[in-house]
Amino acid sequence: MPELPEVEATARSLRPRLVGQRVSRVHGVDWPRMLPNTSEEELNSSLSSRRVVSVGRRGKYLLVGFDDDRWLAIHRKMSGNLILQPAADPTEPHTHLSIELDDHAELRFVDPRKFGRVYLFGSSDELDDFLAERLGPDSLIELDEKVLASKLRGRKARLKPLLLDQSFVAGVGNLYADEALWEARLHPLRSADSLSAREVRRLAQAIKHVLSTAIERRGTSFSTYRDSDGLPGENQDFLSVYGREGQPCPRCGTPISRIMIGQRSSYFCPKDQRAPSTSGRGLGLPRGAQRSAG
DNA sequence: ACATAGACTCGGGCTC
DNA sequence: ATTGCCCGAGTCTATG
Repeated sequence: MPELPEVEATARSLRPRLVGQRVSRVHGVDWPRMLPNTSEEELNSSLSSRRVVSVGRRGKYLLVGFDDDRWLAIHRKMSGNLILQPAADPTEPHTHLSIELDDHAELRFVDPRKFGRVYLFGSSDELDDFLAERLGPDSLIELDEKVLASKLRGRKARLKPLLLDQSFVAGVGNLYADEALWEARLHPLRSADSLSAREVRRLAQAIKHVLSTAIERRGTSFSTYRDSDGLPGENQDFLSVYGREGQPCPRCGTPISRIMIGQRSSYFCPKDQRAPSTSGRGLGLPRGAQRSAG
């Protein structure tokens, strides 16, 4: 269930082993719905004998570039893993696509829940159009205090669902949203345009810090996530709030709370992340009528 | 007063 | 049950 750090960790582990390799064949598609804009036949005919020239990432998409400017964009959604192993090794269950390389390694897309998707594009322009209509600024490389402030301005939505909206900022998911809001000491239900300049700066810095630290630990592995070498990450040992309901806040010792926001669990420290006023919005009260709580 | 558009929330669905 | 995300329906708000 990768978010940005898990995709970035996978890209980094794949890059030195994929770049320079030629595709010998594409096979093993057993679930055509995972290829919304292509087919096994088209992948095989267009990628065979093409050389990989880049392995990158944008938001939660892994991007593989080939020497004729064709591109693959792979989204793992909830349960997808990309594993690189010898083509002679047995394929594990739930493998839905295999890309064989001329060094006899094979890149395999393994996805028990079949939510993951693989897209093929004929040029970087097509790829850029696809990404541009889905993704906001990349939360690791394009997000800073100014960008975040302009994105938040005029938005009434609650912070947590906004951070999960990939067209708002790309790459943050449920786990890292909670970790970043905790680090910035902001309640997930705060309305976006209620943040002070100082709070916006804290949030921008917290997002980048949480993501880059997790990348150094090769991502967070709960049950299924593995990098392309089959190794789990280590960040699960360093989480502050996610999945830690009732356990002490690392900063103040207060038990961590869990609430549901938009059908997703949200974990936070009820003392450090102060709840917004409940009278602030949508109840017809005049501005300034909110309880001033310090 | 009323219509409309856009922002926003919620629930279901995908799949095992 | 879950680290994702799409879609449709309904609500709310600002605007003319």
